[in-house]
Amino acid sequence: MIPKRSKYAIKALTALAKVYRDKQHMSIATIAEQERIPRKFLEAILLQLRNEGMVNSKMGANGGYFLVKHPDEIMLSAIIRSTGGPIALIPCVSLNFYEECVECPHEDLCGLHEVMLEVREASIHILSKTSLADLILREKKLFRKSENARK
Amino acid sequence: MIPKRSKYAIKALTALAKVYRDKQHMSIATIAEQERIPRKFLEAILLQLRNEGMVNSKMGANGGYFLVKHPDEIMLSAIIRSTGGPIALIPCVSLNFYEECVECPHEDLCGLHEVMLEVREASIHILSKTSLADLILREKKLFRKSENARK
DNA sequence: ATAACTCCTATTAAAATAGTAGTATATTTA
DNA sequence: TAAATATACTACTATTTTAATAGGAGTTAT
Repeated sequence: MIPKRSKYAIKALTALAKVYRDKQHMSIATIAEQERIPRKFLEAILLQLRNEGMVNSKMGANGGYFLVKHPDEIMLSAIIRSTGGPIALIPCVSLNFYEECVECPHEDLCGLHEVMLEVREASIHILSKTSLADLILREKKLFRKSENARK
Repeated sequence: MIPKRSKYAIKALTALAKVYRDKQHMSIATIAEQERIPRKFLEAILLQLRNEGMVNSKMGANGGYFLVKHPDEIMLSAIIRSTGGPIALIPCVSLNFYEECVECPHEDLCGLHEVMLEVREASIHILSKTSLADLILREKKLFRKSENARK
């Protein structure tokens, strides 16, 4: 599982993506309320994302956060990584949280290692082809679908 | 990430699978030493797997654990589940650790939910088609490959 | 009988996670 | 320039989970 901070980050950045035009910004408080994320926690998350260069901010009254890149270019895998969420199921196949298996004499000869690599690749494949823009598009489609179903 | 207990369980059951013929058994101490798993920890894990019906045991001197089913029929997904390892990346798409999103008004309209479902399906697809027998086969292939590479 | 096992309950240490508090600093606007 | 509204930053805390250990009771082969 990825930590809540990763999920909150995705939600918050999606909110920013929805107002992305000419670097339009939104305050922490607004995002927190809209996405129902604890305000102070979100503050910490956005600060981190800013230091990673994923977003930028404007201080002072009428300030807030905004995306640096186009929503098309921000992939879920990048957000998860920036917020410390591991995608792999075990450390010996993780790109960002790699740890050697103490009990495994030869990683390259381990069948489990090989399978877990495949799982990681499958997950990363999906997460790194899905952008914030895709998420928004998906939501629109889901909404239309549910509208049609009600008729 | 799945907990270490899940990885240990897979390793231990693979060891049992390797001696699976006519319900051949192995003691905790032997498995622990061979797979380099802390003995007392492994004891707890195997006990749980036994209570889940995944293995059986024989008490007393010359006793030990043995598989109840053929290694072909024991899938990695089942082992991970039995040992409490979540496969999904977020709780709202987890089969065994499902939790509603507090911040999500309608799960069915959530784009992230949809993507994470796809990731879960991709992971489960691999993990539930891979058996202990497959793991052993993979290891044999990897070994042969490395032997050939050395020539 | 005794050595070699599993069974079972309880406990503990460490780490990770989620979230909070409070103050300093920057910016707009009236 | 003062007030209001934001972010920046540091530090802290509570809770939960994980990994692992301790120790004795019960079981069986020899």
